[in-house]
Parts: sequence; structure tokens; C-alpha cells
Amino acid sequence: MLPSQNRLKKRKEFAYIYKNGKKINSKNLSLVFVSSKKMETRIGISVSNKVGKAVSRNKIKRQIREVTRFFLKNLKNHQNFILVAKPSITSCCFEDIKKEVFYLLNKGNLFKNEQNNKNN
RNA sequence: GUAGCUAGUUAGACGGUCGAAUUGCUUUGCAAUUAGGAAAGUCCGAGCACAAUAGGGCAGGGUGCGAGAUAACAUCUCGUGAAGGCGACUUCAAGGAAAGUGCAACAGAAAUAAACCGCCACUAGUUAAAACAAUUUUGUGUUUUUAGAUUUUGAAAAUUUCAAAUCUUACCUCCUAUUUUUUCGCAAGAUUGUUUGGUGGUAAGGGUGGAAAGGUGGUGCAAGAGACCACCGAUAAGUUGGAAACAAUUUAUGCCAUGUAAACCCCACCUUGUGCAAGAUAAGGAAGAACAAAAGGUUUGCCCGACCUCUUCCGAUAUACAUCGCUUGAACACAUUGGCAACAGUGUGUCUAGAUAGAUGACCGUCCGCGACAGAACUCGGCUUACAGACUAGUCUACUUGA
RNA sequence: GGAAAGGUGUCAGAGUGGUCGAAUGUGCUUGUCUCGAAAACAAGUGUUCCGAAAGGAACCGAGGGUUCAAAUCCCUCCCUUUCCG
Repeated sequence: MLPSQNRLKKRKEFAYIYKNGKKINSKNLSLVFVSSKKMETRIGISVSNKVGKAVSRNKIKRQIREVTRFFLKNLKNHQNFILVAKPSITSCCFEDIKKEVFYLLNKGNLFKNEQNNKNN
């Protein structure tokens, strides 16, 4: 679980990011991100009702949180972003999600240094 | 042993690393706790909060065999009745159609109501041109895939009827033409028989329909008929048993009247509305308009009743932000007493999720039968629906085998 | 979390107990018109199963019930849409 400083909480913050952010898609996920004034990188996760019932939605949320917690130290500051799950994600396992999140973050140039990318 | 019936239990286990929420101690950190039987559907019933209070009447809504349980109930328990099952047992929105209104297509002579055909008696008239009916011959046209037998079984209490089953048989690649046969319609002819009107009686028959004025059989009669009789059914009253629903039985009535109330309705009982996105944490102060009556507003769809001056700014004033509501409760476990039971009382013990973009997880290892349905959002009591596998109990039921 | 509305032929959409497999438009097929097409006009046309054919049976989101009879009335479930900050 993420510490509470690094979470996006309010409905209007989500709406602002959806309006003004850049969007990157992959097969099962999509990433929306925007630069901000605060130091901490903040992350939001949204899994819509189309993905499945409550149990499967919760499981996907937890797995995405674990992945973002793993990458959190290496991310740039002054960034807000949202990860949106698509309905096809239910067939993925944990490692598939990890690879996709890494691909998206790398494509958006959200990591601090290139050396860390090679290490991961 | 096989197949069932009923009542229940459980819902992978253990260890390690890294994290999240709440609480406590201490503030380095440590410790404890952290999702279900349905948390689901939101279908009922309550608590709780607000609407000045939650009042009266009507409308609207709900429930509907009896008694009990409960905070309450469309819930539960024990009974009654009906239906199903060989049985253990299961299922049932199960008041009123004689308070009134509405509806009942098609078919049928006739549909809630006694008339048409028919049958019978009396009376007037007619004697075969004509009409009707049956049988048959000829001509012509159209259409068509089945027909028969018996026994068995079941239902209506017996005669009889209906239904199902079984058996035999016809057709079976398609199209066209011709011939024959059968059925039906039309036209013409032959033979045989009968004839109409009126008044009265009657409700047997007219096989339709979900439903046809109690059913079957007999006596009886001009023809008939609960007109009378036997059995079965129905209705009413009484007696006995039971707390009651109701059951048993006796007597009387020739029978008073189809179905539908999950159509309106009647009877009995219950029912104010909105839902934690309820609501509380700010009471007050200043300015302006109005001041009686009237008008207007609020409270439930309407009426009564009740209540009320209004607007702006300041006030921690704000992106619905923070705190409370929020978890000790009609709570849970065990023992015991009362009760057939639902359940209630008493005693002892326990504190057992409380998040707010929303925690209860991710990865690794070991074991097994390889893990179904599924995620709290104010809280309880039920109902309904989803569900892999494993297990338990019963003086429980049926059949088979053995002693 | 709470509160409402709806589900009918390919599509839209009417039908609130009886001659309703279901009006009407749209789509599709055929014909007329034309050198050919469009438009217009006329006729036909739902799906599945059984059957040689004539024809018969089932289907109004799914499953039960009430009724002689249910797309319609009642109950349970499934799906879709909308509203409340």
C-alpha cells in the first residue's frame, strides 16, 4: 500500500488531470500524467465497473498498487498521474502488469535517471 | 447395501520478507486487531435522525385459516384444512361471490337467463298441384393422407362414456397426362314417406363449451320433471370434543342459484413523510423592507387542525473542508430454569472491522483432497438468490440381501 | 450508499385480459414505370422445431403462479438506462 502522501484523493484533482494531462495507452492499461507544484509524486488508480465484479476489481487495484510502490523511489518529483485499467486486464497475472507499467512509465519519461532504468 | 427424507457444521493450513488502516503504550519504535454465510439483491420489518408535534378524517398502500413467539414483520413455531408422494415428508397470498357493480372472446338452440327445435295433449283445416325428408341414378365442379381392430390400464361409486397405450394396414424421389373409386357441393330425374295453423304442458334429448340449473339408477307419467325412492354430494340447525381454526355425529331441507376479488369492492387489522448524500457542531450581531386585516408560506395527495414576518451582510465560511453521527449491541459464547416448539428468564465470561479515491494485500517456501460463490460503507431481525469440495446426526423412510 | 423508469419482428415503436404472432413506419424481396437506376405505386415478408405437403407446436428479457384464457395481473431473478453530492 502507498503512504498517504503519495495518493491522489480528491475528485477535482482527478477531473483536472483528465482534462489537461497527456495520455499513453497500452493493451490493458492507460496512463494520464501532468506536472504539479508539490514535491511528492502522487498516484491515482481507477478501475471502472466494466472490468468485473467487486472482488476482481479489488484484486486488480491491489496488484497495481504493489507495482507502483515498487517503482516509487525511482520516479521524478512534481508529477501527478493516473493509471486506468481496461476490461481486458482480468486475464493478466502480476508480472504482466509489472511489465506494462514499466513500459508506460518509461515511454512518458517519468524516471529520474537512465541508469535506474537499466538496473530495473 | 442402494435410493431417499429431515436437521446441521466447515469454507485450505503453517512459516518468512516487504507494505496499509485502527487502537494502546511510548513517540526511535513496539504490540494487538483487521471482511462473509451470504458482506450480494434492496424484497419486507424495526432502531436512529430531521420535518414546530407526529394530531383527526378521507384517499392511497399493505396483510388475510387458528393460537402463540417477537421491538416489529410479507418472519418464525405448533396446530387445522387442501394438494402431492408407496413412505419418511413436502408445498399452499388458505377471509367474503347470499351487500353491490363489472367481465366471461370463439363455439353453441341457449351464458346467468329461460326461449328455439323437439316430445305430448286439445282444437280448427287439408287429401295432393306444391313443399319437406330419406334412399337412389345421371351429369358437373372442387378438395383431400389415413383407415380399422381388440385387449389392457386409468378416471367418473355400478350400466355407459371419455382418455391413454398396444396391434394391423395405407402413403413414402419429384413432375405431367389419362382412367377408376370415395367424400362433399351444385343441377336434373325416379321411388317411398310425411305434411299446416293456434292454445296449453314439459325441461328427458339437441354432445358446444372452462362452466348448461345437484349426479347415477329406479318408480312414475299423455309426454316429462327431486314429482317420489335408494346411494353419493350440497345447505342449514343442534349435540359432543377442542383455547380456537375445525372434526365427529344427529336431525331437517328436495336443493337457493356458474366462474372471477393476484377485477372494482366488502369485512377485520396495520400504516405520516424523507433516508446517514438523514442530521449535529453558531448561538448571535448589524442594515433594509413589512407591521392591523387581507394575501402568502410551511407541514403528506386532499380537508381539518397547527405553526410562521421576510431579505442581505458579518460571524474560523470553506473546491461538501474538518470533527461527530461510527460501532457496547433487541451483541456473542457457555451453563442452567420454564415451554412440545418458536422463544423467554437467570448466572458467568468476552469486546470482536470502522475505511472515506476508500485499509484487510503482494511475493516466496512446505503440505493436502489443489480451494466454489463472492468484498463491510449507519446498525440490527428476516426473506430471496449464488455456491466447489468435505463432514456429522437421526428409537427417520422405502426396497433388496443375510442371520 | 439511496431512489426511480424500462425490456415486444432487422431497427424504431403501439398494444393493460379474449377473433393478437401482434398495428404502424423502416429494412428486405418481387412486380409496374424507365434505355438503365432512383423516386412513386402495388403485392409479399418474424424466428426456431416437426412434417412429403397441407399444416401443426413454441417464442413479447428468464422462471414460476392466478384465470376457462396472460405480451397484459401477481411473485422471484437477469439485463439496460436515469436521478440524488
